[in-house]
Amino acid sequence: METNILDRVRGSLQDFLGAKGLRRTVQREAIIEAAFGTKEHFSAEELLVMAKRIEKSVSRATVYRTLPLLVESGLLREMDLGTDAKVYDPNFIEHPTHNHLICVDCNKIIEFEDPNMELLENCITRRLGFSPANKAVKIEGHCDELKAKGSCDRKKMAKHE
Amino acid sequence: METNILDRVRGSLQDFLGAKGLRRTVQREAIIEAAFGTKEHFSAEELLVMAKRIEKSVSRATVYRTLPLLVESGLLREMDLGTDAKVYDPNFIEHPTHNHLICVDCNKIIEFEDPNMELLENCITRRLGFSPANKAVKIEGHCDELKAKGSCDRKKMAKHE
DNA sequence: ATTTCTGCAAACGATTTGCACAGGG
DNA sequence: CCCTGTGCAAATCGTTTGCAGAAAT
Repeated sequence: METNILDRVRGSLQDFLGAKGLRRTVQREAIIEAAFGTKEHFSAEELLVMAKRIEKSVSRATVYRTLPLLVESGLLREMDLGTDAKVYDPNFIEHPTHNHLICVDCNKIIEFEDPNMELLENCITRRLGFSPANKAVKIEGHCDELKAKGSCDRKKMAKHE
Repeated sequence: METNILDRVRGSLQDFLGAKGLRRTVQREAIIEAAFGTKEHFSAEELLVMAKRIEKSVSRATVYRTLPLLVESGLLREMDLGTDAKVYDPNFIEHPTHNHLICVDCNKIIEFEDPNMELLENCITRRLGFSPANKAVKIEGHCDELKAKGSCDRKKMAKHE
């Protein structure tokens, strides 16, 4: 049983806002509540919808203005998965080194962590004369189960397509 | 001394166009000539400029219509480096497994290959029940030389900023 | 009281698309 | 000749921004 994530986020954010001299507003609270109330990746538009459910007054502009703050503060990670819109991942607080495997067949995203990967990345980076900062591994693959059976669990659960 | 890349590309493309029942046009030729006449990454807009130098009649629309063909055919790789516009990398023909290290300080992009990385990616992917297709590693780091000396070779050579 | 935040709607920039004509097979 | 490819300009879509009023400190 671990500490409530939302609480931890709220704490970090308070520090962040404080350090930057930024103000606490109902809109920012709602956006944060929405962003870390899910484990799913989301787009700015999706976040807007989720935040609006918590606080009707949240506007698209505020979402777009708040997202960079959360990214800059390290709470949220911006990713580009090749889709039209940018995607945000709220799971980096809990799993700071996780990576992504994307199924080409069902578009599902599987998150994974691997200490060897982490180690190897650091080695390579240092060997090249750099100090590692952000690392992103994106692997695309075909689902073996789907290939074998013609369907897979993830496919069945898929929302779209 | 290896085979001329442009020739190889022209060959692959001929196959590709043929297989798809697509036609050979001066505009497509020029775009391909431009795309593989450089080792630098480029945006659609930059490719347009380069292609126009070869064949004035090339238009923006045709560039945008041709790029997906090249990506689909596996000749060109589309990457998202966090910039506004998508970036294309012509070096995957020669180095199919290369990855990218981006200097946070000078924005320079260093390409690197590593067999261990390749191996590890495949292991992880299989362990998760997938067959690896595309793999992209993007590492951001700080330049050690810059930190130590206040400047670095790449910084000096940088075009912008 | 002062300064930051906000929503709105207009602006923006990259990419896509409908159309009528050009040109490859 | 037929059908695909093209340039042009308008349309689209995600994201950003100027502004006047609202809210936080």
